[in-house]
Amino acid sequence: MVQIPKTPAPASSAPRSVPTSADVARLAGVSRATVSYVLNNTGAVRISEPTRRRVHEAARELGYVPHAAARSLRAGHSRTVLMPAPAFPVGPLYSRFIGELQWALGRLDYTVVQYGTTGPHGDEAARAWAELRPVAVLVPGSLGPRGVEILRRSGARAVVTFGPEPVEGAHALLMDHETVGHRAARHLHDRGRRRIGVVMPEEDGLEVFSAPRLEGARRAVDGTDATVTGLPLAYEERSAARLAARWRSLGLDAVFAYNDEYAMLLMRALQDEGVAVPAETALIGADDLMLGRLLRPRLSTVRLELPSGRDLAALVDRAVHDPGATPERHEVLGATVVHRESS
Amino acid sequence: MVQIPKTPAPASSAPRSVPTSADVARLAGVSRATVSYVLNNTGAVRISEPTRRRVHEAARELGYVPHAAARSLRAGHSRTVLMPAPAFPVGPLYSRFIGELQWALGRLDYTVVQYGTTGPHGDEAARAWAELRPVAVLVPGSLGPRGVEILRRSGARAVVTFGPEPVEGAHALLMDHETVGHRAARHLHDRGRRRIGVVMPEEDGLEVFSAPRLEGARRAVDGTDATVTGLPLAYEERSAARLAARWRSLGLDAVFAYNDEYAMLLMRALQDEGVAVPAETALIGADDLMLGRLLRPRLSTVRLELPSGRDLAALVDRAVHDPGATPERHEVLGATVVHRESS
DNA sequence: TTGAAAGCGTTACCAG
DNA sequence: CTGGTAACGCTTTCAA
Repeated sequence: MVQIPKTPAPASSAPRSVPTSADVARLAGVSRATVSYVLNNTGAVRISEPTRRRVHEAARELGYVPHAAARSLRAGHSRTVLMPAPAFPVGPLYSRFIGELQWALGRLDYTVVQYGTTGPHGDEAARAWAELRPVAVLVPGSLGPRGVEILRRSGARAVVTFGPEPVEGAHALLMDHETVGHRAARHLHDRGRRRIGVVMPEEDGLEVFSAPRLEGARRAVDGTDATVTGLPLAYEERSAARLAARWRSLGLDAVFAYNDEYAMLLMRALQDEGVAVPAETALIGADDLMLGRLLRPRLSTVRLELPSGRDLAALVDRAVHDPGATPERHEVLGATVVHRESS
Repeated sequence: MVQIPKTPAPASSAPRSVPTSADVARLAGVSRATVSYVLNNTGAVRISEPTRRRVHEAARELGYVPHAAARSLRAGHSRTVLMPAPAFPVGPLYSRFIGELQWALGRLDYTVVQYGTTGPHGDEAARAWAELRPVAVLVPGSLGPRGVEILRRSGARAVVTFGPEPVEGAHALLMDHETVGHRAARHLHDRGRRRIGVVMPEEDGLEVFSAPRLEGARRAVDGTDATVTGLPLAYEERSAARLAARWRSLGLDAVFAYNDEYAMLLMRALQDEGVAVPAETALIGADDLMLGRLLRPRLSTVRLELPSGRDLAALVDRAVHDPGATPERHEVLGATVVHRESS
C-alpha cells in the first residue's frame, strides 16, 4: 500500500482575495454594469470600443473569473445537469456512454456535473442534489417518487431515470434486463440445451441487473421441458473452482454467465475441471467485450446496446424546454445474441 | 461550432416557484433568521422547542431545500472539490480509486463534483472550473502553471495534479510510469531475455502512459547487450494478427505488452501464429487484472498500486487548511512484478 | 454611452 | 431568546 505521509500544518500565508467585477470596474474606471455588459457581450447595449478594451484589459490583469453561483443566483436558474455517480461498478460500455453524453450536453451548453454518491440514499440524496438547483437530473438506477417530487419542487425542469423501472413524474430510459436473460436462455434452448444455469454474481450492487436477467431466462423456457437454475458465483478463482468441482453433480448442459467477465472466469474453471465447452456445457456471456473474442473457444455473448449520448442529450434538452410535458418512456437496452463457438 | 436547434419553449404549466427560507418563515410565523438558526442547528443561539417544531414542520410541508449557491455566496467559500473527468479511458483500477476518494472526501464533509471535460483544454478549462469556486481542484493528467495560477487566484485553496509531471504551485501525486516499464524490462532481462519488444497502444490518450513506459524499459537495459523495440498495436484482433504474422521476422524473445488487456490480445495472436509463450517469447502485462490469472499460461504482470483514496483525501484536507504551504510531491505509483507463467 | 440601485437566497451581527 | 438588516457577487431595469 502506498502511503502518503501526513505533515503538520504550518502558518498559512494570507491569500490575496479573489477579484470581483467591482475590482475590474474600479481598475478600468467604469461602473460594474459596464463591466457586465462588456464581459457578457450584451447585445442590447453598445459600449464604446475604447471602454471595451479597458475592461477586458483590467479583467485579464486581475485574472478575473465570474462567480457562477452569484450569476445563477441572480439569473434564477442554472444550466447544470446533475448526474449522481452510479452505485454499481461501471464497465467500459457504460463509461463510453457517459462520456458521449457529457460531450453532447456540453455542445448544448449545459454544464455536466457528476455528484459523488457518498453517503445517503433515497430522499436524503435527492435533497442533497436539489441543493445545487440543477436544471436537470439524470439518475442511473432508480429513485423514489418522493425523490422526484423533491427535485421538481426545487426547480429541476427535467428528471430522467436510467434503470429497469419507470418512476412517477420522471422521464425514463428503461433498461430491461429481463430481455438479456431471455435472449440468452432462448438461444441456449434453441441450440438444444435443456438444463440451463444462470450465474448470479455475489458482488454488491449487481442484483439490480442479475435478478431480472434470471427472471428473463425463466420466462424464456416457461412452458417447455427446460429448467433454469441460479448459480451464485463470486468474482474470484476459488469461487469458480468450487462451482466447477460440483459441476457434473449439477447436471447442467448450458450456462448463461451474467457477463463476459464471469463467463471467462467460469470457462477457465470448467476447462480445468475437464468439462468440455461447448460439447458438455454450452456457455454464453454478455456485453460483447473484446476478451470474449480472444477466448478459445470464442465466447458467445449477448451484445448490449445503450442509447447514443446524443439522443439522451436531446431528450434532456426537450424536457428542459417543456417541463410540463408528460414523461417519456423509452426502451433503450438493445440486446442481440452474438453466436460464436462456446455455445 | 455545431449548432443543434433549440426547440421553442411552449407555454409550460406554471411551476410553483421554489420555496425559500422566507416562505418557511412566513408559514411558521417567525423571521428568516430564526429559520436559519433552527435549520442549521446553530449552537450559539437557543430557540424554544415549540418554535423549532413549527419551523421544521413548515419546511417539510413546503419541501424546502436550501440553495447551495446562495449559501456559499454568503459564506464566501464552498466545500466543493472539483475533479475534471479524466481524458484517458479509465480502467477498473482507476475507477475504484476515484470511488474510494469520493467516499473519503465525503467523510471529511466535502462535496465531490466531477466536471464533464467537454470542450476546451488548458487555461480555458481552468477558467471554466474556476467559475465554480471550488475549494480544491484535483486534476488527473496535467495542467499548465497558468491554469494553476487561475485556480488559485479564484480562491482554490488546493490544487492537486495527478500525473507524470509536477506543476509549479500545485501539489503533485506523481505517477512515474517509467518505473513500470523499467520493472517489466528488468524482469525480462533477469529471465535471460535480450531482445525486448514494448507494445505502444495506438489508441488516443494513452501516449501519456506508454511513452514513459517505453523510456523506462530503455533505461532498464541501458549499458547491457539487450535491445528494446517499440511495437505499435491497436486494440483489435486484426492489428494483433498483423503484428503476430511478422513476429518471427522481428527476432524478439520477450515483450512487455503495455497492460494485461493488450497482453491478452497479443498472446492469443501469437499462439494462433504458433509462437510458444513463454518458450519462444516471454510476455508480461501490467495492472494485474483478473483476466491475466485466467489465461493459459497465466500472465506475468506488473501490479500497479494507486494511493489509497483516504490518503489523498487527507492530503486535500491538509492543503485546504494550509493553502500557503509549499506544494507536496509524492511518488505514488507502486509497481511490483508478479511473476506467473508467461515469462 | 454610462451609472445608480434593486434584488436573487443565505447567514452573521447586533438590537430589542 | 428573537427579529431586523446588511452583505456576499452578479445582472438588469431605469434614469441621466
